[in-house]
Amino acid sequence: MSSVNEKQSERIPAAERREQILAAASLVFGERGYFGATTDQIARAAGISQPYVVRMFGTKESLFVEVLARASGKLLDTFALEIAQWKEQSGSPDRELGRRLGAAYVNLIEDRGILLSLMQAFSMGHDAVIGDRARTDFLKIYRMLRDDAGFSPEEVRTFLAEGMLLNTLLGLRLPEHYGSDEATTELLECTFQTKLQLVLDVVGEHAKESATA
Amino acid sequence: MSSVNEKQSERIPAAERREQILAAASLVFGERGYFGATTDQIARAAGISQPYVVRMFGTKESLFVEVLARASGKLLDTFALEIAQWKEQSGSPDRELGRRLGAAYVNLIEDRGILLSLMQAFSMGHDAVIGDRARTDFLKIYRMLRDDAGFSPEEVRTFLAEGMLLNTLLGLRLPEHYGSDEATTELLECTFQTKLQLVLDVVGEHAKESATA
DNA sequence: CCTCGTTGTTATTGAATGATTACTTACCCA
DNA sequence: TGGGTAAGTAATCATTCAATAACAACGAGG
Repeated sequence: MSSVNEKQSERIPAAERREQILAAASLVFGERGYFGATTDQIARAAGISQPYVVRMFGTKESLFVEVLARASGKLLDTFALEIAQWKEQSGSPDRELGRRLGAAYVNLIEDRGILLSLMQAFSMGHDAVIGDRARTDFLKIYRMLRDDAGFSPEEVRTFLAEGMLLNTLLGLRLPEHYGSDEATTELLECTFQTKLQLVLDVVGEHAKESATA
Repeated sequence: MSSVNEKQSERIPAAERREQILAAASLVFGERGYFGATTDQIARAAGISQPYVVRMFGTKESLFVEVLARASGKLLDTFALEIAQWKEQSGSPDRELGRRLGAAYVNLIEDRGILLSLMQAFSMGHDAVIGDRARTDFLKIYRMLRDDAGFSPEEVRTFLAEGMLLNTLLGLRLPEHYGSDEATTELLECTFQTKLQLVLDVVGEHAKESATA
């Protein structure tokens, strides 16, 4: 059932349990959105009871806020690392960094939930508290690409645009339908290119897990 | 309160009322998503009672399906018209059609709700019935751009990517924060370019309406 | 003028869900 | 070894929400 914690009924220090819940919540929030996800679904995915989820985070809203912070944190860390690596061996041309960051972005789908819960947050601008966090985090990404990676505003825009298309295809669960249709196949190959196999593998694992649920 | 129907208590033919509800539902679903929107909020926005909404569409789900069909239909119609116009005065270069379609896309935010409810649908791939419709409609757009507009797969990908970035910025409600921050301003100007004023005007109207709600 | 279909409402219900309370069970260490 | 604290659950509550039922008013046409 759970993709995070198969063995339950084990007593675990709060800090560790916290991370388990955040990981599970990322998946469930990413899958069904803030309103669509229930604290009970998250609890089951983490292998614990629903009241414990609520007591550890206070409210569903603050749990989502922490999920968002964790997801954008991981994304920013990933980019920062890639930029730092590129800078210290600064022989490569500018265009190379863009491809590196793009590849790093696609790699993030291995930790499923990160990209999808980010995308869910980006559609919650109407919400007073979540919307503020989402805008702030999105702008952090923008500034890192412009100031640290040295992209021009147009380059940042193009990069972000490709990322948002990627998120959309994931949100549509299009990779799960690879091969079922000529247009689907073409679009997926064109968008993911060399990373397509990784995406399909992750989808395949997910399908296996869902089957045992 | 409502932006669709100020005068209520008027008896209206079912077909017309239906369209009012769809327009109101587009706004509310676009604003809060499928799970976050309630049939009561939609009913209020349309100036009628909640049970009438349910009775006219059967279920909330089938209402959303119709909202999605209406939104993607309007988008496809808009593109088809633009392509037809471009073809009959086929003197312009290929690149010009891309800019025309992009402008047409941005113009759609005047009918607020269309782009946002589409985007909400695109994040519901997990849902058996809505996910199927969303994928089908997304692929219809892909095929129209490739087959009717004559784009290469890469051109379609780039075009769709810019559209998804646009949707994301709308979902974040970033235009409502134009000027509040250097990065926000730069990103919005870079993304919307000559269409920025239109976007800000629409946002301004929306703010006025919300204030009287 | 009466009646029947259309347009709509108020009242209500049953299920889902976030949150709270009160209770258990294991582990640590003095 | 025993008590206190950390980890966790079962039971339950209050609310929200989609859906249903029952009813009301309007109007066209015989």
